[in-house]
Amino acid sequence: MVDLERKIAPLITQLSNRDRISDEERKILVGGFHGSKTYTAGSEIIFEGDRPTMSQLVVGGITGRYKVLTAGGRQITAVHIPGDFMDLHGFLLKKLAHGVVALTDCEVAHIQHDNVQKIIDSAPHLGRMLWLDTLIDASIHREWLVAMGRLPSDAQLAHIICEMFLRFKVVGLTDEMSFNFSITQTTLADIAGLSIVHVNRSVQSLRKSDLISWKGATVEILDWTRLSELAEFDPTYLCLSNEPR
Amino acid sequence: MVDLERKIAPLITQLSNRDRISDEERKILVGGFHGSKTYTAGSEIIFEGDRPTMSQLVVGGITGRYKVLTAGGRQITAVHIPGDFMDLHGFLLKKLAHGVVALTDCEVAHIQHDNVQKIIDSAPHLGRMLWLDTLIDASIHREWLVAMGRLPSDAQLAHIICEMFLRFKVVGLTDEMSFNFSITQTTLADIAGLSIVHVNRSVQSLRKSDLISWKGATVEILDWTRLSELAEFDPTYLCLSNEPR
DNA sequence: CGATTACTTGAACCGCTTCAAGTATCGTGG
DNA sequence: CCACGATACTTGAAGCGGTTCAAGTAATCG
Repeated sequence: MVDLERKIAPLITQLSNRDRISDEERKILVGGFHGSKTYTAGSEIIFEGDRPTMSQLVVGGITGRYKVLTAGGRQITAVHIPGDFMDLHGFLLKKLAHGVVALTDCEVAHIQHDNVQKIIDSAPHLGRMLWLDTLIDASIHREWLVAMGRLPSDAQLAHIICEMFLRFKVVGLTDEMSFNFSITQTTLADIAGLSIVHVNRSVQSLRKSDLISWKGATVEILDWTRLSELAEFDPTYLCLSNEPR
Repeated sequence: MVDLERKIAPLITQLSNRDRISDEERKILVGGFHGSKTYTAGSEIIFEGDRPTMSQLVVGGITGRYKVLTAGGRQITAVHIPGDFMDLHGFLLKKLAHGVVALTDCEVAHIQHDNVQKIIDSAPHLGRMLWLDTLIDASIHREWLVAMGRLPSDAQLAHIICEMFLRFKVVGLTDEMSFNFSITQTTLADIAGLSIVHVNRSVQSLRKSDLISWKGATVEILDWTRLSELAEFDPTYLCLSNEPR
């Protein structure tokens, strides 16, 4: 499965960014996966209330964890890019409280929970790295709570852009200071917990301040210093240091 | 250490609520702890940027994970009650992005990271239960994001009350439909990401609707059905089912 | 080229914040 | 046991940030 190995590469890259992953570990991890599937933008990958027997890894495109409310509003609680698990927590939580939707056309690889267990048993350090993966997920949630609760809308969007830039950079999907972030402003509104109209105005405010350019799917950061200051962005929470864990 | 065993009891209760914990496992877990410490309300237990070599468990009182912003605002991202770890994620994240403060007078027990590792090695199922503990923490974050992003303020507060009631109930700290929740409205505002004034008015709105009574430290839920409907509260995310994990 | 989707703009409105004051409540010392 | 200070809670009023409604314009795609 040379093909699958290539698809899993972003995950290996992410883990290698946080601690050394041996060749042996890489082989064990790749061996746990057993196929992939593609989805078109807008399609449901996981439904609220599902009890999956496998976990799914984004290998291309962008997906989002979300919940819909009775009034019709949607809140996205996580954005997954290549190398991110969308439901590794399902391994132990069993029943999922949120759904996952394809925010762009995307491709997803599968790993059975049985295989996750085997990996933990046979390669304890790799098991810890999978735990770490879910801890970073949680760490991002916490930072979103801070940004959502206490930052004005333009700073909140700036925070999202700073974070996504660094996360894309880790998996080698940035080009200088720009990256391909092909989500609509409607989706961005559901991430930020704001209205579409206000997201539009806030993005324009960032543009007018010469902090970013956002044309079509391409986001370019024009002034990282001022953008990250506005967002009060401290990348500690992304856990980007390489050390024994 | 009969005393320490008694103090760890809420943690055992929490875990036992999600899966069977054997006597052997209980002994191993208790044996990992090595002492406790008390804090007065308002004192810092963990500082942002710390690199702890142990994790801390609340055994009495309430603590809160938080971050302070330059404008002076504070956002609380998690509330910990007896039986909750406040920084088990520090075991693998190493550097903590948020501080932890005592929201009431409280007592905390300590477990060295070395001992966490020993527990995982010697009792794999117990190790998974610790992982699960951090996954539930993350699951709560996600639900807070939804409530914060898409619910009006009274419904958001209702959601917090529903959640706290069930979490207190799990560790046996409820009495009929009421529980001791001795936090100030200022703290509640920092949890909800709202202003103190508006929290006050929203609490009064819940009172006027005969959904709750909140006198001093005692919160009583007068109408669970209507309160949980207002909050769109679905307890799935608290992972309260007992099953093999 | 026409239909659909995404983005943009204006204007009225409302939920929440801020400022400012006043009233309970609680702990503590005289 | 009361006086007093501190803290928590409550209320009113003005203002602002963000929403909603309603169009209109620009992309995108068959």
